[in-house]
Amino acid sequence: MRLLLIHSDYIKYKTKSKTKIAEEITNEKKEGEFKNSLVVFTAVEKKDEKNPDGVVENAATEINDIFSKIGAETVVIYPYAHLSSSLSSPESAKKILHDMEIKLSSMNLNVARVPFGWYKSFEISCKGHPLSELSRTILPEKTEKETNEELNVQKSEFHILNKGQLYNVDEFQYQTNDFEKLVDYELDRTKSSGEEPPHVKLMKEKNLAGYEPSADIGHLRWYPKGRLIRDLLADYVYNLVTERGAMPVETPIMYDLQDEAIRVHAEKFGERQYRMQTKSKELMLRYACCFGAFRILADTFITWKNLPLAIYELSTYSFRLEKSGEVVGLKRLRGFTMPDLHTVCADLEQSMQEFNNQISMCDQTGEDLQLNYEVIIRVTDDFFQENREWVFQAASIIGKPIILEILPKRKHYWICKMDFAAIDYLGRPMENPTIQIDVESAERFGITYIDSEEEETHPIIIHCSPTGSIERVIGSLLEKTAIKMAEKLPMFPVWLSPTQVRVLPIAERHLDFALQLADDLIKQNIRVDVDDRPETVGKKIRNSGNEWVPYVIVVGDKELENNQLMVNIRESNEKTLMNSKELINRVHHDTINMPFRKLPLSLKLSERVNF
RNA sequence: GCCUCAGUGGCUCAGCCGGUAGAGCGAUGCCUUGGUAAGGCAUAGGUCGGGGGUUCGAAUCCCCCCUGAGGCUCCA
Repeated sequence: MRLLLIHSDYIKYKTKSKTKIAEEITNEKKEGEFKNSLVVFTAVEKKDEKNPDGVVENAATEINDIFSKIGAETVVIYPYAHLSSSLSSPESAKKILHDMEIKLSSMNLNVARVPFGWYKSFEISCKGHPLSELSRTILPEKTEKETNEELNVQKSEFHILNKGQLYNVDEFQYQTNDFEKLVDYELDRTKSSGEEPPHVKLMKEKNLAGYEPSADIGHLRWYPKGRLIRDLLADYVYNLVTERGAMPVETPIMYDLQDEAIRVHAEKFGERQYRMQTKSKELMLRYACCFGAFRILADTFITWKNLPLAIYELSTYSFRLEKSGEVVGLKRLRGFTMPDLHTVCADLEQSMQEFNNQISMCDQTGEDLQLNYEVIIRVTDDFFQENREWVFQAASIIGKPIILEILPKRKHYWICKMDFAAIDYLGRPMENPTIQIDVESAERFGITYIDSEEEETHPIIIHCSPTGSIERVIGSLLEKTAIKMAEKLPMFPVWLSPTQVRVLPIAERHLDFALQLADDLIKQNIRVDVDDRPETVGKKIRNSGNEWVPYVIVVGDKELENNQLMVNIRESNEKTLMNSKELINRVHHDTINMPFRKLPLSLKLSERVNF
């Protein structure tokens, strides 16, 4: 429907002659005049016929909105076919215009309607203020907001699930602060304190990452130390999933919206995507690896013997056009890196088994990253009724109380989902790992496998991000240090610390010894550097503290003589005497089974650049 | 996206009822050659986020834009 709205001093019309499609009218409607009126020239279009009630509803809402702003006395609906080149049938148009009149009257507006299907003369005087001339295109679909409101009418139920028992969220005895905070957040009870999350300052201060004003909002630049941590985390997830049988792939970051499945999947995401137009195509930037993974799986010949089958990709990058006011630090970005695992399962039963395995995998990442996750399992009501025992069993793998959300109806593509969240300094969750059972996408993307009956069947697909986005992991680690700052010196886990061991020569004559020691440690796959700057020991100690270096060795005359090293251990804030062998063992013990990369910075601090 | 606040050397910030840009850290140079969280002295470094306006004169007042923070909203 097309509308042209004119706020007029007056409008006068007079019917001249009938057309074939004219409506029957009484004599008094043959002419008319309306003072101070909002004249709504209206053309009803073909596509309005699909949902006449919807278009009437949306048009009335829009007209009422404008009417209330300009202070006119009357709304005059004036049929005006010339606004559109794709008109509806005259019968539909009459009905819709008539319904609009009734709808607007029911909103307590003074409404008049000019007859349909007559040749008319008219005279109008436009007031000429900024809102006096407006045009609108009204679509029959419900607006996104209304759709959301409707869905939200049906509220989820929240329970606490602990040791096979359900508890009321208000009566449960909370043992930990973090868990209570997640419950508060889910129930919309979190009070905001108005502070900046500390990780934003820390990421800049520690030379990990910074904002890039010349890019779009929410795209970061990464300095060498930050890049190193990202790479280590990428290696970590790669090992984690490939050890469990997943096969790494890499897929494009942009997709053609002419592809039906991709378009439908993308439409669901609505406004929040980057789009670009080339000469011949409209492309979107991926917001996850799903597109590429699904296309690969759709083109792969799979049989029941191959299942479950998992492919893995680290999405550097995924793009989401988050609203500008929502983008913050490492927590919410427009360009981010997400490990994305897609597992094809034969049926629901297999997907639930696999889900169990992935719970353990996600739980493991909390341990390896030294992060505390609080957990929520979300299920549709249907799924819960049929798989109650399994849900309780899945919850028990976590080994502590979790939240259970039961959604009355399936809103999205998943029927069961588990989210793991670290709690930040301000008591708000940072969503990290997630697992979802997807029952929709296989069909939409044409993914099939041959089952044991030799039938082509659509599988169930599990989406899983074992750590959540790499940026959020780093953000969570920084938030954790801020929380613990009061009781403990802040630091990263040793395997993620850019410098693991720093050697501080006291005077120039100790430098060769320091370099030799560093070299020995480097050969043992330890990231070492040497603070060779002509500064006092006190200052070098202070600097190494600011850089959160886990082990700092001061070498002077004593060390040159007796081969014993005085090691400052950040973890315990103690000084301990040990030899280099013991130090190497200790670092190896700290980083056991974790990935290693060399330090991509110059060995001597005197040669380093400050970012 | 909306509302509120902010943007001054590489970093943290002062100056802001208009009158020639300041400090600390960092950097550089010299002195100090040292034992566990800032040794001393000196030097360099700023189109005061960008653009426009008011004014004899703008970091300071006004308008627009960009970037950031908080809140609202949102996160498939």
